Amino acid sequence: MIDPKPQGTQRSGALSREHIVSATIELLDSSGESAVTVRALTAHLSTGRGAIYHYVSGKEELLAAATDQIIRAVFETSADDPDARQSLRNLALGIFDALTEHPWVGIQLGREPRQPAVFRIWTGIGALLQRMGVTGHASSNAGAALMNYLLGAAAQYAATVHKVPSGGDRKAYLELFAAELTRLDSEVIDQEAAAALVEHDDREQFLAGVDIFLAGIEAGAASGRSETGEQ
Amino acid sequence: MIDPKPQGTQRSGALSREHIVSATIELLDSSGESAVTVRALTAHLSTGRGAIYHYVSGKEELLAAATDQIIRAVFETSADDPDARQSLRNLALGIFDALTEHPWVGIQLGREPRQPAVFRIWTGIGALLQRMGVTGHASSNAGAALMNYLLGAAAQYAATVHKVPSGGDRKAYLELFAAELTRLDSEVIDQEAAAALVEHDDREQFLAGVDIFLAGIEAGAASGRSETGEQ
DNA sequence: ACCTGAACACCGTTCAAGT
DNA sequence: ACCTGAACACCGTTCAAGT
Repeated sequence: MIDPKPQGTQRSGALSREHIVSATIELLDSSGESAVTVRALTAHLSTGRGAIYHYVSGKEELLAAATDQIIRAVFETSADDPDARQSLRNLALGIFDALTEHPWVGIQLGREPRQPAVFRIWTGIGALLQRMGVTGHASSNAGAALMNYLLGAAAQYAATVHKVPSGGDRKAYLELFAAELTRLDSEVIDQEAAAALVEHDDREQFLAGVDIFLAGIEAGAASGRSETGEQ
Repeated sequence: MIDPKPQGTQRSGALSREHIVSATIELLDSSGESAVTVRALTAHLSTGRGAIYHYVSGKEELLAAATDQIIRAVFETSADDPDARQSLRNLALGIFDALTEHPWVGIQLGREPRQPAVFRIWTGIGALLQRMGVTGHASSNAGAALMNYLLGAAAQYAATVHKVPSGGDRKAYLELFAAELTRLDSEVIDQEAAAALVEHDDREQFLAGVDIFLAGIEAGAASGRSETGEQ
C-alpha cells in the first residue's frame, strides 16, 4: 500500500538497471545468447529501444552484469569448509553447476578478463590459496593457473553443452567424437582413453582437473622450485 | 611459362580456398578480428561479396581454417624431445608463442570445440601423455585438464594482450589491476602476490601453470587415486 | 563453373522529439 | 528525467544475372 507502483515483473512500472539485467538473464536462459538483441530485450520490457542506454552503457556491460549476478550467487551459496582445499573444490563445483544451469556464463567469462565476475573469481581463489598456505610468487602462478583452467573448462563445457545431446544420443555422439580422434592418428590414442571419453562424467572430470591442479600446487610447494628459472 | 595465370597475391588470378584463408589471416593479423568482414575481405581480394561462398561455407569456417593453419604450423615447428614431458612443454610454449603473434587465435580456439585446430591439439596432447606413461582413465582426465588450461590461458592472454600496454605503461596498468584486486578484499590478497602480479612475465607464468599440471599428473600417477570416487 | 553486386533480413547505437 | 522509435551505419548471406 505504501508504494503505488506495481511490482512489475517486466511490462509495467519504472525501468531500472536491475529489471534490465533480470530480463537479460531470463532471455539468456530461455533462448540463448543469440536471442539477446536490444530489440528483443526492449520488446520484452515493453519499452523503446534507446531506453536501456539510460541504465547501461551497452550490450557488453549488460552481459557482464548478467554474468556477475550468477557468479555472485555462487559465492553466496558455496559451502565454506575448515579445510581451504575443500572450500576451493566446493567453489569450483559451484561454478561448474552454475554453468550447467546457465551455459552462456561460460562463454561470457572467457570474453573479457576485466569484468566483475572474473575479478570476483580471482579474489576468491586468491583468498583460498592463501588459506592453504600458498603465498607470494607461487600464489600468483597457482592462482593464474587455476583461473585459466576454470575459464577454459567453463568455455569448453558451455560450448559443448548445447551441441552434445543429453539423452541416449549422447553416447552415440561421443563415440563419433572418439572415432574422429582415433582416425586422426590411430596409433596414438589408446582404446582405453577413447572408451573413457565416451563414458566420462563431465562434472567428475572437471573435478579431477581441479584435483590435478591442487596436487601440482602442493607438490610444488613441498619440493620448492624445480627447473623453472628463479625470480 | 607453363601456367599462364599470374601467381596473384590477392588481386589477380583465380580465387581459391587457400587464397581466401591467407587473406583472412593477413587481415586478422593487421587489423584484428573486428576488421574481418565479408565486405573488407572481398574488397581485399578484389572480388564480389558472394564469391567466397563458393569455397567456404561461411565466416565461421573461415575463422576455423585460419586458426588451424596457425596451429598446424606450431606442430610442424615444435621441437620434439626424447623426454615426452619436455616435448609437452615445448608444444605448450609453441602454442603460447603463436598466440603472441596472432592473438585472435586464442579467442577463436575457445569458441568452438569441434574445430580442426582443437582436434589437433587434443591428439597432440594425447600422444605425448601416452608417451609419458599416462593411460586410460587417468589420461582422459589429464588430457582434458591440460586442454582446458591451454584454452583458458589462450583466451585470457589473447583478450589481455590488446588491452595491456606493452611499453612502460604496462607496469602502471598492472599496478592499477593489482590495486583493484586488493581494494575488493584488502585482507585477502597478500602484498607479495600483488607485487608478483605487477612483475610477472606472461610466458613464464604460462609455463609455470603447465608445470603445476605436470607435477599434479605425476603426483596422481604415483599415489594412485585419492579421494575422488572410484570408477 | 565462376563470379558479381544488389537485395534481404538483420544488427547495436544515437538522437531529435515527445512526456 | 525518462522514454520513444525512426534513422544511421553497419553486418552475413543469398541469389538472379552476367561471363
